[in-house]
Amino acid sequence: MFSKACSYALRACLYLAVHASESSKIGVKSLAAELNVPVHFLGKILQDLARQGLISSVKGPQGGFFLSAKNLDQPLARVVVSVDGPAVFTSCVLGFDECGSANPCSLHNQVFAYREGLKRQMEESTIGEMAARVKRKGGKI
Amino acid sequence: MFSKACSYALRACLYLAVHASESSKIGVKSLAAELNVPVHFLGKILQDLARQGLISSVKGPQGGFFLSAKNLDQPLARVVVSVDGPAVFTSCVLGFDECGSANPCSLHNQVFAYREGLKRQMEESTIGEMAARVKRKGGKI
DNA sequence: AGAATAAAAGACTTTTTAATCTTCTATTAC
DNA sequence: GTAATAGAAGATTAAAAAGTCTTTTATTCT
Repeated sequence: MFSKACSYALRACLYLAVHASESSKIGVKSLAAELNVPVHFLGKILQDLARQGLISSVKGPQGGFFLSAKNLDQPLARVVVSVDGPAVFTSCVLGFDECGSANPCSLHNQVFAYREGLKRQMEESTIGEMAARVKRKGGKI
Repeated sequence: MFSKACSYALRACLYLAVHASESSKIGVKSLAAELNVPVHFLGKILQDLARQGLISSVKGPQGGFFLSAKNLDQPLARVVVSVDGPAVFTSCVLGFDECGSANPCSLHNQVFAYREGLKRQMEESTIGEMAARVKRKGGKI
């Protein structure tokens, strides 16, 4: 479905949204330990996300990662697209470059609705909203 | 979504279902040319499918690949699972090994319905049915 | 039987993704 | 201003997926 990098990115964002704040940042090392993912690989992913403006970071002592109000307001889809590229939600199941309702592949109509539903779902829920839901109802991060 | 091998497998099955028969088999070489995919890679995939009993093959002159009545009656999902493994339709978006309604990840409920819909769709349509639809309504293979 | 055909099988190479390791730079605290 | 901290950046390695190449085996036709 998504690449490992993308899953790690989503988990990191959700974890930061739930557990970090500007006044209580989290470093890669402890974040990687919490999520149980490779430290340096996570580091690279976080740096990409920071460059995209999807998460915030501060260097030096007491530094680390956290999500600003603006970060929290970004849709999950932006994280996914930022890591796996814009094709994740739209690429053809049979691998055709051009596949849409105009010139569909033979499985397009069978698959389209579900893909589109997933896409919209992730475009319409923000990191902050999901984090709030996790706080209320739980769910593994 | 699916691996390239899996897309090639689906396309090969559909193409054979539409254009081949026991009395008019198609060889890897021409099949690869028709689908515009690498010959030897396709060959390996077809051999796997044949071993799984999802397609039929005959060696020697006038030999090649085709789908028996039994082959045509297999669901698309079997091809997908045979190539990409049983986890394709069920693996957790966040990468957790154990993720289900009992012990869900934080995105499980957002994603489950769509994944499940896609899975059922592919479990309920057979190669033969899809091929018949292509013959009636068209669609790229 | 022998030659030609075409799939089966397996070794091998390339590319992509995942993961690691090292060095550099910015920030804070003293 | 110096030392410690922690992210940024880049080079490097490992594993998996994709693709290639060669040899073997089964089948058919003459």
